[in-house]
Amino acid sequence: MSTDRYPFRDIEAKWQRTWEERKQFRAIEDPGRPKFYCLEMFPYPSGRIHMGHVRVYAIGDLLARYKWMRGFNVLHPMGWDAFGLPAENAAIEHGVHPAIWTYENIDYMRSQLKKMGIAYDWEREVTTCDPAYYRWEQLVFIKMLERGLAYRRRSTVNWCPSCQTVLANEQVEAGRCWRCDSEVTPRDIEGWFFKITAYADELLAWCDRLTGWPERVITMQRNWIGRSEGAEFELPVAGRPDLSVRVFTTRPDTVFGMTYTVLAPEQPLVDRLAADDAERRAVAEFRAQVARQSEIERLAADRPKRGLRLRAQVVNPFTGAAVPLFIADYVLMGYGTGAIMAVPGEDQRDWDFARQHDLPIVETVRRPDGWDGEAYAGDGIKINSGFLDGLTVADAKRKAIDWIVERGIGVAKVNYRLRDWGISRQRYWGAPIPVLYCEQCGMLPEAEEKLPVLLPRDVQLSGKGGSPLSDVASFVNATCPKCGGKARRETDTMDTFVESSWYFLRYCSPRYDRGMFERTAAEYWMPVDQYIGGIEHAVLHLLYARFYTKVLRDLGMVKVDEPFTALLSQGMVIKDGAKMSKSKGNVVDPDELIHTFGADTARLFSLFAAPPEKDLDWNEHGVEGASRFLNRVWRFVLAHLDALRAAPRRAAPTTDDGRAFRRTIHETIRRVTDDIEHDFHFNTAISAVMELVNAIYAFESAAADRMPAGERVALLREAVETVLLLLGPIAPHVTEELWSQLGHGESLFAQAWPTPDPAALVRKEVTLVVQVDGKVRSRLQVDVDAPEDRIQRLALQDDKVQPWVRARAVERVVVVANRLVNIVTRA
RNA sequence: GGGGGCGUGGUGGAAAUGGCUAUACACGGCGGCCUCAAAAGCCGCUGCCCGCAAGGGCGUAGGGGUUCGACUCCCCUCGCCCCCACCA
Repeated sequence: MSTDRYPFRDIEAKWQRTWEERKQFRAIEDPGRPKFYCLEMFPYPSGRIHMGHVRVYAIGDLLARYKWMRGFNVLHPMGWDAFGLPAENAAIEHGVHPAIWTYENIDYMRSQLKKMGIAYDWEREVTTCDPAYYRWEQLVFIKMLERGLAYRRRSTVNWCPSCQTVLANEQVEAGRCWRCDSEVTPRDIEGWFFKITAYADELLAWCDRLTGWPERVITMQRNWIGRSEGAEFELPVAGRPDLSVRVFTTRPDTVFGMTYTVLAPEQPLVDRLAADDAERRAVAEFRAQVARQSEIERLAADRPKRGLRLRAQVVNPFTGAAVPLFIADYVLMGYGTGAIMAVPGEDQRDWDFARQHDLPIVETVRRPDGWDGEAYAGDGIKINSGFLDGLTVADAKRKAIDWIVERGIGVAKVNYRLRDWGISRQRYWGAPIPVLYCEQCGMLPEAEEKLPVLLPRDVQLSGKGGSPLSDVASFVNATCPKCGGKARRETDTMDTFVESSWYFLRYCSPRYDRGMFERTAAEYWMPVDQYIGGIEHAVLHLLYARFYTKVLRDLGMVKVDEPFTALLSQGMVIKDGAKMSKSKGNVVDPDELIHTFGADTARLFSLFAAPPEKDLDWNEHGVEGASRFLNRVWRFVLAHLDALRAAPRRAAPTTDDGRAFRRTIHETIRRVTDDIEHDFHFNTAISAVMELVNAIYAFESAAADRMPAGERVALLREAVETVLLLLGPIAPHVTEELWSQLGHGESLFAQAWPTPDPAALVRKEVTLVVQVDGKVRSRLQVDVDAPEDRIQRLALQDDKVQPWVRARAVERVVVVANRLVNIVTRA
């Protein structure tokens, strides 16, 4: 451990105080200046910040400060995603009210972020559990209800037995709860949904236009929406003119290969198809059996498929043949029509089931030569398919759909994997859903002038059985806004992902009290120019926020189609090969880190150790290296402070060494700027600054007797100030302090970002690599843009090249301007 | 099963568009200076093999290809990671 560190604690406290007093990072709308909205995903106030937060906020702050220096009017706000289950669980465990727990956590975490020196406009802080915040989403809920975009229905939902609440599809990961990892069970329940499927097409289409997003996030959203094209049509039930089974298929071309049909066990039609009491009993038992298997079991694709054959049969409309009808656990009620035509020849699942139940298999696509697989899902020529024979799969699909449509038995159909967003939560700490149930008038929204529907303070939290709000009589008992009679309030609360679907809009005018946000402010700041957050939200928050923004647009509230122009998905923070977590005991505490090394070092290391999109391997030695580097900068400036202060700010070197050094300075500016602008590779930007600092040390010790003292010190000043400017957004406190010590009255962050001086970058000579047959044999100093024939001659005459070409015939010479010469020989 | 990505020293990672001696920068290691000693700092060396050296050969998971030239492009194999998943 070093004993000789620069006084980072004093410096950091001083500049944090100064910036706050100056209100330096306040954002004010100014239509005369280009804006830049820089946003990091806001945190859940869990108690303390962790290293993942340090990383994401260091990235965001770098970009925000950089854009300030580039002359943008920057909005860089922070807030709290303050509703959610941990607050409620803490209340159950420790008897603290969720509000108290949450606000205490916010206070502590705010102080932590302030100690990091992140340049937020704290006057725009937003807290989502504040009624002044959630009242507006209650208003939008009512508007969505009016338009059918919010609706209530009974359905089978994902139930987390540990969290005692419903989860949206997006919140279930491989059959487990995204938050607590408990196994999710199906449950039949009434609840509220947002009709995100109405936007499936648009959400998908816009994926192509989100060019500032990482490809992998776009791919994940596309897959999640899961569009598939096909046909939906009726299969008459044999001998039952009143009944038919409607099926969806993406392969209408394979209909001649349908050898049986399957319904999901829960399909309502099954009840009407059962022939007698005995069959009804068998169905009931089968359903019970399926219901008993957990979600995890159901997801194991390789387990045997269970089925029950009904006595009814359906008729293949293409062939007129009757085929058997099953209910089976491999068909899902939630997708398509909950019924399929089974084509074992071309679908592996159907093939497996057919083999297990001894059903015939018909091939309708000619197999490629050498094919020895089971079901064949590839392209080919149709066979055994009546009027489709000889066509390609694609042509046969079209023709089969035409046939279906002409006969009026079905339609071409697009299905999505995306399901409506279930937003009901049977928990306390969330925004109340502003709906009432009147004994006379039925379900209806709360009157707009009565909003917000306040979350009551006094509530008993046990963590067991039903919505806690249903026990609060003063909340539940209300009067009907229509008839004034007795009414009961909805006791479910909204999914907390609803709050995070619009907080970026609230930041535009956080204290506005006549609406969700002030229109002019939102029009100025939106969309978010750069959004930064973890990949774990690729299909959760990021999809919901896109949907919600489109809803607000269609309600006439915003003009933008998409909320986030560019997205940076940062990787996780890893230590000893595993994600940092309390259970693994590999957590690094940011408080401790900042206390020992300072915020600047913490920030520098998290930006230097890996490019932002990759996982970052935490390494104590690496942190010390970052600290060492800042000390090295500090020491140099202080050691030469008087001379530097007295020197001119810009150097005009007259010596070769001086010009070379100045070129290094300006090449560093170019490299750092490119790294930030081009692909956010801050790690290489930092390494370029490190190289410049190394060059400064080398120059200082070597240049003394090679040039006039005035030239030397002017160059050093230009170099040092360039380092401070380039390093400012990364390590703001120490650079601001040194900047001020150099005699500047104005903040470093009020300076313009440096631009390379073209004159300094000019080279008279370049070094060419000389290769013989692709192997480097020599180097050549030549004038820039020397004529090719001269380069060829010099290369061939070179002493080191000669032995390699003497015994061989030169076949050709490749000259790449200002790069290399390659002499190609023949034996 | 479907989709996406990755594989470079002892370690984290460089090399945008194929070419400015592959491994910058940092960590770790080794050596030196400073010191009574240490810490801190400063200066060197640090892919592998052969060689006293000059120098040469090999080297970006493995194999093949395209090219004057491949970490980079194409094909195959192996390994790892992420997302989705009986979605018909």
